[in-house]
Amino acid sequence: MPFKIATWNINSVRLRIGLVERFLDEHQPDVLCLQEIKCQNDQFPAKNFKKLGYEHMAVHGQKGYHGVATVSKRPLSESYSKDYVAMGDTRHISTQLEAGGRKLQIHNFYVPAGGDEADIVKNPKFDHKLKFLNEMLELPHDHSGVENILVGDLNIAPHENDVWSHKKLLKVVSHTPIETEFLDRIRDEGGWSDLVRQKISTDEIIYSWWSYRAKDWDAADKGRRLDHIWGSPSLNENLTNISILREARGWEKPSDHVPVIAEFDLD
DNA sequence: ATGACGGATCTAATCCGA
Repeated sequence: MPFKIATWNINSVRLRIGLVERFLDEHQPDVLCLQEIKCQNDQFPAKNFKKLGYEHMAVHGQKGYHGVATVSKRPLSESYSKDYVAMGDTRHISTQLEAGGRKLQIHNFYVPAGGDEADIVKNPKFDHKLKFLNEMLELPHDHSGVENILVGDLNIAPHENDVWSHKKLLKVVSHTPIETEFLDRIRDEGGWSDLVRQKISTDEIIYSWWSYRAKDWDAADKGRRLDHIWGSPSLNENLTNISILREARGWEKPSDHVPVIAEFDLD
């Protein structure tokens, strides 16, 4: 049976609920993982999702900033959040569901951006980011018939072809060697497969984020691949398609991130 | 090197994003 999951940093779910509805209507993922919902749990537009058949949701939000939510057509169970770096902010939610007789644990992450300077002494935000990544090394491995999917805005573009200029971004937070090597470690030591790069070769340049500050984001095309979908290696053979919805960056009042979508054929 | 834009918030000016 087909199973489709999408991740999207929406940059305010209340402001962009219309875009979310359009996306769900046109693409019909089974599960949508949102980051930067920028609202408290009771402000989350649950009715809009229910109306479109997304009756199951796990929301972990706070006032004004951050916040993650996972919405689903299928029942969600065992929802929990881990308070990374004990900051009391809302950057992770984990849910479990069944599809095609498989149990899937879905980790939805919003990794800290890390501020301007790649220096843990001068810049506490960078220190926070590295501590957050350090705790991500402890993510659960496969156990007792549960397969894992990790999605979200990881705020790191790990590969040379995940940024518009490898050279120019080597000192820019999101693409510094300390970050990209850290992300590689989390992926490799955690036994994760980068599902997006399973389908799209590292020879190909791909982005999921373009700054609001460019005059013409499309023409300048100075993007970065900050949004990721990882999975247990056992899911590799079931992965049928990956898409990055570049066109969504051109929608009216867009998020600066676009949806990244993985499709599976689960037995 | 800087600043460009755009969000939320005790709606004005400030903090934040990456």
